[in-house]
Amino acid sequence: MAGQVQRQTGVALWRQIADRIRQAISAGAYDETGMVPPEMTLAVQFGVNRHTVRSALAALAQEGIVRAVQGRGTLIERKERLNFPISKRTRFNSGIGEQARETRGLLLDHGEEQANDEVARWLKLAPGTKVIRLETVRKADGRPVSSATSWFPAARFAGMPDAYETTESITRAFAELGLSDYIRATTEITAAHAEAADLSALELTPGAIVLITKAMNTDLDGVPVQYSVTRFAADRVQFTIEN
Amino acid sequence: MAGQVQRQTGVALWRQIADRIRQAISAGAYDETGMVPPEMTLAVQFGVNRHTVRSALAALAQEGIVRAVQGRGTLIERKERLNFPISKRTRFNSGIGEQARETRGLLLDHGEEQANDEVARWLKLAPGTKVIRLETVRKADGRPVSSATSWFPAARFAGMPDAYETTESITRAFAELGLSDYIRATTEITAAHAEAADLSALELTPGAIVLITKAMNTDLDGVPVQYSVTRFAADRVQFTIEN
DNA sequence: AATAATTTGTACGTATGTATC
DNA sequence: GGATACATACGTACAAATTAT
Repeated sequence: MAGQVQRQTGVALWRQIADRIRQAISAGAYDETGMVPPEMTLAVQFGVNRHTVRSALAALAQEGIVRAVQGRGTLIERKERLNFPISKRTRFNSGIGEQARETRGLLLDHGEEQANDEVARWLKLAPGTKVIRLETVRKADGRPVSSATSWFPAARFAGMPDAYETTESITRAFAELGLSDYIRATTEITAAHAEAADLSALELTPGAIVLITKAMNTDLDGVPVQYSVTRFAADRVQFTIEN
Repeated sequence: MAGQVQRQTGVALWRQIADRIRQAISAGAYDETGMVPPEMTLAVQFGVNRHTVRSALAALAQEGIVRAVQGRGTLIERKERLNFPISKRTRFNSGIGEQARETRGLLLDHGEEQANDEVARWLKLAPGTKVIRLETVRKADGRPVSSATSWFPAARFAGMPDAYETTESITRAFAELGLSDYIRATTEITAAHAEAADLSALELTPGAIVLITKAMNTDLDGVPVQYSVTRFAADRVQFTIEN
């Protein structure tokens, strides 16, 4: 874990250090012992006071990533980074597969509305066409992984909200509505700092990073059936593209 | 640009606001006027004092993204987000294509070394096999877009450093060394906060986000020819996967 | 079993940065 | 610009829990 922390930059040292330790845990740097190095060791390593390291570890403890035990050390509680394959057959549930014991898809909100320019362009509809909007959060083993807003052509998928709520899966909801198969046509990936809405939806701490995908699915004839903007907790996932 | 800023989180308000304005510029939110809204408007929007907005704009001016003119307002100087397609035929230069007037690839450092476990696994070599390492920075219109560390099997591509330095392109360097075509086999994408090395290499400010790809290219027979870890300035690029 | 060493937890004081008014 | 309040970071000291000798 090379590289020093930066002073007087608007980002507190304890937060920079927390981010670095979280990353190191995720990368398996402390797998041998299952614990973080002692506070004094980290303090020397980062060139800061022990209290600054303590602030960083307190933040990680708050996230449930580590647990400090007096006299023993700071144990690593959770260390996950789900791999999310992106391909023609991209599906959330089968993609996560055996990486989590349990996956859930929760419907937070839904509605029927008129497609704005962005949605219309992706779904290849005329602006103003009626679309169904779904707000969902997907969890793996109880931890939120992503929150998504999806749009579907209303004429074809009016029953989407009900179908999703009962099946907790886009794939199965499509099947219920008569679409047995679909294809991931395009995926756009960007990254940004978490916004207020992300913090609660994904149980993040401020300053965290979200990976944002904008994706379009089509049926087997190439007709768009879904456009989604999905926000992932960046320290819990990685994407893999296999060609 | 919805969502309030977060207080007492280890990230200064002025930095959060700078990040949000940078993002908004990148997304084209102020394209109509070519300027950022007045400081008081932004102050009300974010729910902070005008001085705090001024700190944020000063940081953006330092980056060369905006320029404040007394009596007129704060003009937008630069606004780019390069699209980077990822496919079987992923190549940096043709991928950027007409999005930039000029692209360059600079060789910072190189060497011959023994493959560590990670490199060996991706290149499907025995650990310890000799490999060529290249440290490069790629620029579009003078702005650094990505910094990469690449490894090549030394037995096959010993001339890589020289070939890259003269051609400034992996594709053309491969061609010089007798490999006329290659395929992007796998790409892994994650995101993290910029480290000290990123700040200088990519001309970033602390707290910025980097998108990290780990990618493997093969020849037409499926034999690995290159493994690269590339770090992109997240607010200057987006990835697109077309299936 | 007793003691020392290690490691986290708590407390107080000081200086500087951040943000408001 | 100046005054005020709070957050951040450092320094030091000692207490409490666990592990090593």
